[in-house]
Amino acid sequence: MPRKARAAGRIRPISTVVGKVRPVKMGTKRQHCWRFPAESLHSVEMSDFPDDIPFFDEPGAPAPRPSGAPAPSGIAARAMAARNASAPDYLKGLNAEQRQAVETTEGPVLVLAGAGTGKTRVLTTRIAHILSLGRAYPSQILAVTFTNKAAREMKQRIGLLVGEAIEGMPWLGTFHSIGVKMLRRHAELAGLRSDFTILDTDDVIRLIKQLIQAEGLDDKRWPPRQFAMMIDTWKNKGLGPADIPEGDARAFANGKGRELYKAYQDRLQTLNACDFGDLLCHPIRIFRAHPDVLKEYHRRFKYILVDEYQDTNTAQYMWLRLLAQETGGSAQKNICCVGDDDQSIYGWRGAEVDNILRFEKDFPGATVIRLERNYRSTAHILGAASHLIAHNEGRLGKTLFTDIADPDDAKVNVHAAWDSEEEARAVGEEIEQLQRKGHALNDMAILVRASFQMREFEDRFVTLGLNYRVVGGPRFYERQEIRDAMAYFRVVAQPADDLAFERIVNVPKRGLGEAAVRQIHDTARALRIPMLEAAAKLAESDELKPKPRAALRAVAANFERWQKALDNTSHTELAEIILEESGYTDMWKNDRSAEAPGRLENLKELIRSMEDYESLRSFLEHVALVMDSEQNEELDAVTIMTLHSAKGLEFETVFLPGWEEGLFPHQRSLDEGGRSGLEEERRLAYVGLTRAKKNLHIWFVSNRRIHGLWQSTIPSRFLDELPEAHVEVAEGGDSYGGYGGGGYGGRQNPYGASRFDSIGSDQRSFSNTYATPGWQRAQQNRNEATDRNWGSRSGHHVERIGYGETDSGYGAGRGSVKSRTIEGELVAKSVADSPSPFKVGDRVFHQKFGNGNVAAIEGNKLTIDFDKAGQKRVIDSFVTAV
DNA sequence: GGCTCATATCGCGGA
DNA sequence: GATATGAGCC
Repeated sequence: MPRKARAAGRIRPISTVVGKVRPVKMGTKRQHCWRFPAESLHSVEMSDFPDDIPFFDEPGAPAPRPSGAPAPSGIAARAMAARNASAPDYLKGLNAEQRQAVETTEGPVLVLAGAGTGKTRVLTTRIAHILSLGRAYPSQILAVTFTNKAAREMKQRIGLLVGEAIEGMPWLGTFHSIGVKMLRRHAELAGLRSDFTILDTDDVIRLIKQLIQAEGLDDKRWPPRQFAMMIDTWKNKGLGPADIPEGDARAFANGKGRELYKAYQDRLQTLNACDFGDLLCHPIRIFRAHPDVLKEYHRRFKYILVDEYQDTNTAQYMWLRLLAQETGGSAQKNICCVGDDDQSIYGWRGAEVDNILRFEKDFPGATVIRLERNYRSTAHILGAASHLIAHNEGRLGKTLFTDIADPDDAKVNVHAAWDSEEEARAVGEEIEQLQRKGHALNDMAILVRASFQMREFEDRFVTLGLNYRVVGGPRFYERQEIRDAMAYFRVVAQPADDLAFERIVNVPKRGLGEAAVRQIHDTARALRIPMLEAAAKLAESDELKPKPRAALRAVAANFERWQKALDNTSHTELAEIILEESGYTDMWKNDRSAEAPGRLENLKELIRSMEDYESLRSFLEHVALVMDSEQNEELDAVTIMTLHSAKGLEFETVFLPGWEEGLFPHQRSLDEGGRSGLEEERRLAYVGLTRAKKNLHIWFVSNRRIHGLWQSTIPSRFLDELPEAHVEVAEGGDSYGGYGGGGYGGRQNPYGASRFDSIGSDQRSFSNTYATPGWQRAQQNRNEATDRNWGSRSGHHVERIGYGETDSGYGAGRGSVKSRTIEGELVAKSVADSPSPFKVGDRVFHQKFGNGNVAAIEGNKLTIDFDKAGQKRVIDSFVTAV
């Protein structure tokens, strides 16, 4: 099964394994979606705001009091009741600090919530508290999070606390989703129409590239990507083209940075589009330029809550300040920010830890509440984490503690391995052992510093037949076929979306190449009309040669028809029609490559996921805003993800591989951020440590391949910052070679023992590998079996790899210790003596070469006459019977 | 003029 | 390891 998955989803093979393909299905609840087109198409006036929708309308739910009306006595009575011994159920079980954070509803509040101290619980209970006291309607609470996942979880948990009535919390969401909602209401004030599209980074880069070329600049010398990053940085600070520092402006495009930025914004406006940064920057500008608009929001939001406040960037901060500022010296705004300065790990993305450190200055009279009682981890883990983070300066200072102390608790384990492959192997073994003891795979996670580390674990787990899920890999919506389909939908929903149009005019191939597209483009620019319109015009003129003209006419006619169908066809049906009639599905059906069926599957899944939305537009909006795709929670699988995406999660057992200088702390952070960069890395380590509830394993290796180059590495300085008392250095024992059991004491010699010395121990561990159940499973599972040629190991580990690795499949491309595919021929000696399961004449399929007939068999090496690729010699485990 | 294949170069973080 | 460019072919 995993092998099939790999074949199907070549883009990021494994993600398919655990149902990455089902992105929008979680829980049974329909995703809450606001309907933007109908109610806000032309609404500029605040009076168009829908009145507060009654919220507790279920029978038996407490009735809200009318907004603005004096508090009826019932509320006071209930509030009193809440303080009584018979406190509401939802307050029970909170500790004193948590309860204070929940009950201090008025005035500015900063909750410093350490890892595992019940932060989400406080936030959700606080909202439930406000609601049940009748202090505000759900629609009067603004609650912002950073991820959709956090928002979803909050909705769900509030729902559990107050009954099922949370559908009515329209202003609970991510910064971006709330920003988009505001912007749709006031789009005209930003020079947009309310049906604007949101461009993702890919679109942005293509657009910038066009602009750079239009300026007559060399896009080699001035990479669009880099400029996109600069714009991002500026927008994180809330800077428009006029506001950027002169130095920044001069640094790009021969000093034309500012002009280019301006041109970019202008182009977005004509495209009726905005990028991610604009979702916050436009509202900020609107609030400043139109105090009446801002005032309306002030009236509306009685309570503001912010999650992960330490991650806010300057733009988000400005946005919040504007919304939370005191109006005319009247009552203090009720803003509650929750965060942990020790978990600020997004500095490189523009986050300002300063925001949280400055809170008391920004909001005078603020109540600061510290949550330090940890409910998650053992004393050993907490001790290790606290000791590590204490090496940072400039913290607000918190010390986590726990009452739970079990003498049986395991200390934090530090392991050494020879190289990353052995690391993966050993982690795999450990996981299997835990599994045998009855631990669920769902309770285990591998948290890596950089995503390239994931691959080795994936490879290993595939071999072992262990289920795993990758979080934060390339996402469903980033796949080529999905983006193509989405581009079709976008053009139908928003005919001015030139970027989408350009993407698909010639997909599938219609004979409209570069020249034709350029002509459409030029016509569009000259007449100041969208490209789709220009295409229709060109199709009726004699400007083009007959062939492209006919093709273009067909395209234009198609889109016209689909647009007409938009109103009277269900959007899922229309989506199917579009993909069918455009020839897009046929394109993949006729594609004989191995990934084509997977892509068709994905397209089907795309349509299926659209069912959860009420309209094509709301679906498009959802897709533009999802950053995290859901996972199939039902499957028992080990989680592999980056430390960044692990924040907020917890696992019984956590593996932290790759604790080596240069990787962790990451060289880049050190180079760019100096001391503060190092501190951010340390916080990242802290985040990693505090994800673990019971077991924590840290790994470092002495050799790692980075950018195709084997490099000797030295253990991370963070290892030395762990307290002896809570740490145990795992003895190498029978396996894991590397430092020969010396643990990280081996760091005295940065190059470790001679690599030749450890070959022996390494091979010992190799033979152990055969004994693992996973290996045996892999043996049974013939297709999984990787060839295991260790023969050429010595002396190879510092050379450059990277020749002939045309196949990303098994065994290939994994460094000198593995076999390599050269010109399609597998140069490997077999270790398996078992007879080949194939016989001469068998019809077989190979991932790369397609179908063919077995011509000869020699051990486990087959000679196959492929239909297309000709005669090749391959290892039998690389082909499947047809 | 458009399409397909093969080679050279860059770069990698993340919602 | 993906992307951009160029050669060769239809």
